[in-house]
Amino acid sequence: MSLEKLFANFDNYIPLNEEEREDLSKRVVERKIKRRQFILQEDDVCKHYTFVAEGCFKKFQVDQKGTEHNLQFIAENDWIMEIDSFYNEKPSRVFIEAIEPSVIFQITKPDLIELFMTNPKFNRNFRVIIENRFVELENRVLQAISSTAEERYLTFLNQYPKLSQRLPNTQIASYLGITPEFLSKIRKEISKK
Amino acid sequence: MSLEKLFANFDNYIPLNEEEREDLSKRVVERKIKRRQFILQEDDVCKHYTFVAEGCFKKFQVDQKGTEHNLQFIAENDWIMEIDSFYNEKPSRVFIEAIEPSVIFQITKPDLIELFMTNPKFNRNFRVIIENRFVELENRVLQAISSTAEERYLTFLNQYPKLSQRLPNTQIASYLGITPEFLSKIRKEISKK
DNA sequence: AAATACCCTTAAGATAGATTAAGAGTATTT
DNA sequence: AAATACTCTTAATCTATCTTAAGGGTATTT
Repeated sequence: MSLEKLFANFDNYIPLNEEEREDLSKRVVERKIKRRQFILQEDDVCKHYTFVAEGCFKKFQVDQKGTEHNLQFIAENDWIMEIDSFYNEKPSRVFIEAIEPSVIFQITKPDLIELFMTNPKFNRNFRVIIENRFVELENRVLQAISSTAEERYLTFLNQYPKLSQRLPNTQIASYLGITPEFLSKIRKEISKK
Repeated sequence: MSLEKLFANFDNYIPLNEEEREDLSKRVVERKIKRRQFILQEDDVCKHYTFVAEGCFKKFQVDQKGTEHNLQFIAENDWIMEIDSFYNEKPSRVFIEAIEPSVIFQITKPDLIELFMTNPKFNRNFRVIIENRFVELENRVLQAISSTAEERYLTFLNQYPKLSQRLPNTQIASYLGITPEFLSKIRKEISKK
């Protein structure tokens, strides 16, 4: 069952005991999400911390010209949050949309705070979740300021081998900050070698 | 006195009462840092969370060619950490170096954990510190994948008006991910308008 | 099964940004 | 005060990446 995936995810950090699993399961809501369905839209306040049990989402921002820019892909066994909006109740600047049919577990802010209060282990676990994403983001900034598009693409393939097979190249190009045409050219170059 | 700046920094989050200030002051160490002095070098483990009371630092990574890439500037009233290295005791991939003579306060991991344990307010405050940096990082990734160098430069000027006057353009160029020559060209374009 | 939307590739021409080199102007060090 | 090391700028040339346009291939929807 999907809840098991949520529990198992914490085994990567500090595993939960039976009681803690109970606490958590009482506070999360399972949802099935269709392809192309949004779980967060621009200007809405992000009300949930979300765990992806199955499927895949993209988090993106839309510029003045209407072009989408993918900030992140989130597949099964990973967490999505729009931190600024969630904690500070600001309108979100991003959209979060399902790329595949998905199953998620969501927890609201009051419930999360409750967990933090009653048990420091949750505090610690959720801190580690943020830290991991933090490290990922710093790596991305470094790549952005120091590498060519080809290097960034190879890093992406290396870092997300499964994801890169599930995603259309248009989406990957948006994530890398290049046009699909240029990604196509890069792929051709690589295949020559 | 400099310690006051540290206390005042928490007023931006959840202010500390007298007792908490005591707790904190017993666990931080004040250091004076000279220009060009490093407080973290590549391959060392980051042992401290650092608050900058005066001065300015740069956090950068060096690539295979020996080129420096600035990930972040940290000036007075801000926090520096190399999260992955600090929490997971991994060797750091970055250097942190003073650009100006500086005064800092440092806290070790055991002391920080102690604070987290004894008082949830610290937990909360340090989580917010990370969140703020997190938002900054996401904005930078977005800019990197969606904006031209000129747009990124204008955003930088706008976001860090004081910093941009204290830093040499070579350092700003490294932060933006462009060459100093190209930054010079951009500045010329802007001044024409 | 046809229609529609989406996706991938190619190529020509345009623009953003890098590289190299050189010179003048400021700080810093001796 | 001279010497040295940075910093900023300019310009020419080169390379990375974008834009536009077009065609063929796959999914999805009707």
